[in-house]
Amino acid sequence: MVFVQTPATNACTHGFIKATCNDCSLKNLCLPIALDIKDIDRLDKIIQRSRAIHIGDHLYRSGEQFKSIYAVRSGSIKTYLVDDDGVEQVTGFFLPGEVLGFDGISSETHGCNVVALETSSVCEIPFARIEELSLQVSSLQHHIFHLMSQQIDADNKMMLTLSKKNAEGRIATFLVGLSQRFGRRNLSPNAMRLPMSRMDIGNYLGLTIETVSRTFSRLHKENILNVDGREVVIKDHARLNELSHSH
Amino acid sequence: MVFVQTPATNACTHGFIKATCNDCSLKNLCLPIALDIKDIDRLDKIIQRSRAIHIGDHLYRSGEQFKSIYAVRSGSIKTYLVDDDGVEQVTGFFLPGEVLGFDGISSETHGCNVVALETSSVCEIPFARIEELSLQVSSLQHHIFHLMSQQIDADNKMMLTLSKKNAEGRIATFLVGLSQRFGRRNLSPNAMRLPMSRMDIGNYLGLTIETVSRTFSRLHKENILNVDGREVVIKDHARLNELSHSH
DNA sequence: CGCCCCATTGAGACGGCTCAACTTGCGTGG
DNA sequence: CCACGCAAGTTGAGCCGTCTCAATGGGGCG
Repeated sequence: MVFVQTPATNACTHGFIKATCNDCSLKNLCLPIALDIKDIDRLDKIIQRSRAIHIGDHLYRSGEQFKSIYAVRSGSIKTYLVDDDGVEQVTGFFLPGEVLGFDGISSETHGCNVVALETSSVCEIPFARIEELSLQVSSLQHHIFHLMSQQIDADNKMMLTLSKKNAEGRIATFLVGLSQRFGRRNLSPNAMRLPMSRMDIGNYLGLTIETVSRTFSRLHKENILNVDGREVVIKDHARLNELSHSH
Repeated sequence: MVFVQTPATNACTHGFIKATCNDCSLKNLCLPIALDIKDIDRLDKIIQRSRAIHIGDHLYRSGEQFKSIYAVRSGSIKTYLVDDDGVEQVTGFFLPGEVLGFDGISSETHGCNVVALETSSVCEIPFARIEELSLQVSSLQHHIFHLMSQQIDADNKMMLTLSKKNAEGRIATFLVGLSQRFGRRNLSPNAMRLPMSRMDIGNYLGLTIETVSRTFSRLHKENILNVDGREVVIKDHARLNELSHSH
């Protein structure tokens, strides 16, 4: 998509190129308020633009050594963990501009699996280098804290969704959240193509695919959504918001 | 309980006093591998030993400005968040030696509420000071990352529990986890007094108090537990572990 | 002592799961 | 180019686990 750091035209440096960095999926990582041009340069130097990954490719798996965090540049990514007895739990979906991989710092090995839902590209950021640089650039340190805290907040909200909401509330909450994230990327918050299967949605929300399917159908019938496979159009944001609080 | 930093006999300094620091509830925060005596001293200086708090007292509430993180020294603490429509979700329980408050760094205001389940004491650690010191002490920075990552891992596991397990599996998982945390403090992992009500347990696990109660009764009947109000004795760890994977 | 909160236990209702059949879209190979 | 197989999604019927509602028991505190 937006290539931020080919050696020749290193983005995140100056003028119109900085504007490119602004549009870059990394903006949430490399654009913290106080990171000045020089520091952005230093950050750029430690970021590895990794190869594109294809649907089903794993960025890393549970048990592998923790080395890097990743920023999604294009495509979409799913994280999931596997219980001792093989039960899988999808723990998150990551879209362009979002940063993942903060699990596993504690145990030095990753606690979850990360797989591409479609052809995607990511920036790999070796965590040891981030830590070094964070010692010198306080705003970067703060931003990493910020991102991890965001993850914790999101996880807590997810706990509420799983613990307190019925199927309709979960699906509505899920769609409202996706819509907001699409909006943040300056895409339409109304019409979106879901990058994940019904299976993934159900797994994530603690529902069977049948219930997911039935709920989509009902919301369609009630003229809140248009659903055609993975294409979703939100026709009534207000009612969807209401439903996201049900039960 | 263990007072680590009265000005006169400042713990975490040397010799047998360092052993006190080792037993101190803060050990998980102030005992990272590489934090040498001098640095522990510097950490000690920014820690505020706050007053004791009593059952029902709030450490902070959702919406208040984010200022500090807290280490539990004695007692027990509950965190919960409140939805727009007033639905409460207990998001965690914190026991001596555990650190809380990593929510809300992102928004600068706390996202959840923190309340004492019994008379407790905590160490308050102003986050701005932690950030400053982390810039100078890399092992401290790493440890904060570590703690936050641990929280993320725990939250993800909780998502699996809420999403995939039935009542028995949730209760069993909950008890196994508590048992391990009691064990870590060198308390018996078999006999414990639950610091929280059935209401809190149910809310945390996405169950009604009736279901919690019934499940405890069943586990008692099956000779896996002895339950008498908040007193729980685990009689069959193996079977409890099995059950923690049910559904 | 008596009140109130918490916990326990029972009976019935209901939401989501299970099982099963059918549809649709897509890639593969004849 | 069509036939076929396979994966993903949709829809229906019946079942089961948990919730709801209600009554009762017990322990702590004023």
